[in-house]
Amino acid sequence: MPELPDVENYRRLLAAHLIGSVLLRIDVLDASVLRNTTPRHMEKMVERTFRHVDRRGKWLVAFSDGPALVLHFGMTGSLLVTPCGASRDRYDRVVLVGEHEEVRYRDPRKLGGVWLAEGASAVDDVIGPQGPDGRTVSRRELALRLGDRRGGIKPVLMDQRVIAGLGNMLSDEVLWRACVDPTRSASALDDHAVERLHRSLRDVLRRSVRAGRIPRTSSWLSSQRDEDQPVCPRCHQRLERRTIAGRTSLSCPICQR
DNA sequence: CGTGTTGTTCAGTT
DNA sequence: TAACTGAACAACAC
Repeated sequence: MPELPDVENYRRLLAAHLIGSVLLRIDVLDASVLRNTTPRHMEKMVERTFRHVDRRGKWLVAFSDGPALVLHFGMTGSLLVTPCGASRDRYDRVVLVGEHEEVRYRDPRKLGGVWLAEGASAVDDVIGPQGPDGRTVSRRELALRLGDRRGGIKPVLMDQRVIAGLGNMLSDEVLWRACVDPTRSASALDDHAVERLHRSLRDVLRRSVRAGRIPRTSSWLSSQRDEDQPVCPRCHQRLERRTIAGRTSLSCPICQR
């Protein structure tokens, strides 16, 4: 379920387990997740040492003393660390083998992928235009960027060119906490609504990053995501489920007017 | 055999 | 131009 908090967690995983150690081997178990490279080309990473791991929105970039490894997780991708030689999962697609541990890129549905980039501008080319990170964007910049857009606030929040890192669930959570209707026009929000959105964005991301994912505890909208009869954790009225921008949206018709 | 799913991209349309 | 819609990608659960 990779949105910004999950990817930030993967970044920390890589930083803790990969940085400073030499990559002994790369096992490409399914070459179809390689997007701009080949198993053979990936061999360039072997015997390289990772120096730094960067997260840009939902993208992860592992810089080494050679090429950079660029990862995206799609809807079902994940990263995990195991001891070397532990039994493999059928959805492990690429395994980075270090001296003592393996880092596995796992993705059942393969909507994510792995890229190789030589140089900073190659990294930018892979990732494409991205707005400021949702975790650090200032209220002023948020206001400016929302004011520029003509669409509805929810699709705008999910647009990575506007703010990087938010997906469907986080957007719902942020809008619910800020008491903003997802169908309202982004540019029509007044200063007070933008301020609520900004505070909500920061709170939701800070807490989610701390938890490593969006919490599903009872005070979060996401706790109701899979319920047949979802109820607002704040006012206890029935939540509304509808399709916005092609995705299932959950909101409270009472709180988010 | 339908439907739905946390992301992104593209073609076609408004 | 900007923005919207639906389909596609792949795999599985129900």
